[in-house]
Amino acid sequence: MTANEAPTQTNFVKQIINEHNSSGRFGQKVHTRFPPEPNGYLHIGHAKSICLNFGIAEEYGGSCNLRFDDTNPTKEDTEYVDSIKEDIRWLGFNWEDREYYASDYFETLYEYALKLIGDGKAYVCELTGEQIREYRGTLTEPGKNSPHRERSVEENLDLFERMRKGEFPDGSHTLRAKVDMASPNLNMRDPVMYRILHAHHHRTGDDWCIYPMYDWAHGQSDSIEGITHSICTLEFEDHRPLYDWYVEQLGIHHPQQIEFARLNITYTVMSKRKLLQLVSDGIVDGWDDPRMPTISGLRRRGYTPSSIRDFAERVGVAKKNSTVEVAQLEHCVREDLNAHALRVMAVLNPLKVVLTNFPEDKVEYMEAVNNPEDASAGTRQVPFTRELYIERDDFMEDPPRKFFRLAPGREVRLRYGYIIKCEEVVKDEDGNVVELRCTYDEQTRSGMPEANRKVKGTLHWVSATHAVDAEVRLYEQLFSKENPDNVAEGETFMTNMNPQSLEIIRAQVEPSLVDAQAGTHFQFERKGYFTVDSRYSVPGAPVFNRTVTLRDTWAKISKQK
RNA sequence: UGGGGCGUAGCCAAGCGGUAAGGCAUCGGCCUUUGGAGCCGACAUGCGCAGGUUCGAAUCCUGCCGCCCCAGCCA
Repeated sequence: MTANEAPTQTNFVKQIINEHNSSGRFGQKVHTRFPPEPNGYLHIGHAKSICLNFGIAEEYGGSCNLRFDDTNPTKEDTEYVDSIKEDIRWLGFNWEDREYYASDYFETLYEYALKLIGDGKAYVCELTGEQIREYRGTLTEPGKNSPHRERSVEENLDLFERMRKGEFPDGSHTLRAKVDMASPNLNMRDPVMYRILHAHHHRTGDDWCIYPMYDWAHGQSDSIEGITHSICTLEFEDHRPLYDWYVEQLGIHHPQQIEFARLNITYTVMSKRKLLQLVSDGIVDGWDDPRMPTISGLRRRGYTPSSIRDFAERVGVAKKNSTVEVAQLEHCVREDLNAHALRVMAVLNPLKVVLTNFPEDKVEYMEAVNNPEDASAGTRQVPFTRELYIERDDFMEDPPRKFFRLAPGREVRLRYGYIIKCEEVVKDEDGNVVELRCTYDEQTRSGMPEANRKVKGTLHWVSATHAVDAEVRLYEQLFSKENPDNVAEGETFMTNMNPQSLEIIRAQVEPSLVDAQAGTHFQFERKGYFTVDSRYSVPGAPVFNRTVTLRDTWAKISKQK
């Protein structure tokens, strides 16, 4: 972690830990875990949890385990475990040798189940799924006991063993905890501990045909690993009594579960189910499409690990359901990239400028600063010639007030170059501006005394004879509504897709960019931050992804009217 | 009509009985060879509402109101 990140602020999780430390509940020990299910790619919401869990462990001198919660073989895959590990590492966290899997504990869990059965606290139930639901009761009415609830210990042991052996088909039997069918907390109404699933598991293969449910696996896994603080999201609050019940019945180490509010961001969706749908419906390019809020998508988009960590720190941790404005995230990348990205000039929408008084074959090299925020980044030489490209938006034939750029008869500064004046506008038959004929003032080359003359605007440019043609991908929000899930009856979040979320253009970029390496961050001066795409770039033909635009005061002004 | 949570500015979020931190956004101004960055300033007589306790309440008590979660053999 770099030293210049915002100082960490307090939150209710740390307060709870502080209380434990002063009461001595865990003997000053702090041991957390990040427990993803390998059934999808990690997204920025997970990043918040990762930063919280690893961050707290680090802050209190403890450690954080990585544990895959792989108890449902029908949804999980090694592709996901690989991507999850890569993403956590990229974010800058290290679980060292503490890489665990809930499936590592299947045998222990089975023995724990035997103990509960032996203690008369669990039983094999033969109700169908539908019957279980009926017997569970409703929110306002208590449930009723399963007819199999009072089987003998011997019979339960026999049946459970045969479940494991594979004697029964899927769905025919479950092992249930004997808690309280009248509990106002539905999770306590004899929850299912094991279900029969004749499915191939990505790690245990065909060793098992019974798999533990989340509630039965999670707390016990925490306990086995000696976790002190089991941090999860709000929807598990109702599960805490069951979490506590299991470890109490077993008489094993009892971690403290703590719940916090998951992250939501405007103009995006954050559920794995919905992200998976975008991928499988081909709406996006894959889990790592630069428009996705996945860690891999953000990485490809050009976000940096420290900007994401900074974001997680800034949004804080609390129990209030909230939606953070995407502007907050964008601020975090801009701040990081402003300090570190090399400046270059690239013209996204070119308009040719001919300097009529500039010698035909002359090439002047202008010294350009690589990063005004960091002198050690040095300078580079940029070729300047008679024919240049400037941004089409930087010229207006009939400019409004406050437009500081080029217009007929007006002067403007070319960054690191000369002050030029627009003398003539060349149009095609349809009246489109195709070229500007300008003159340059040779006394105003950057560095000369005359260059300090006041001119309203400074434009970026690129030499037409040296420019490299490159693909640039401009991204907008994936959804056009602040809350994509806010839809009319019968519609889904898919109706809120933003059809303009990706625009692919050809740009003219300065020659130094031909060999730019994938993943390198640049600031295209006056336009935004861009990074070299890791999928579509090839040596000599870079493809740039726009990470985020620069703050644009002019856009704000011109939109106001 | 059951249970579990949560309400502090447009968005996050501190605050824990002594008189509303900070960030983002927004709006002014300065500065600037990026309309970037930076700098300065403004931005809750107010903490969901109503009562009460107290010298003093966002913090304690009571009652309301609003929002979120729970009836998977998902996690």
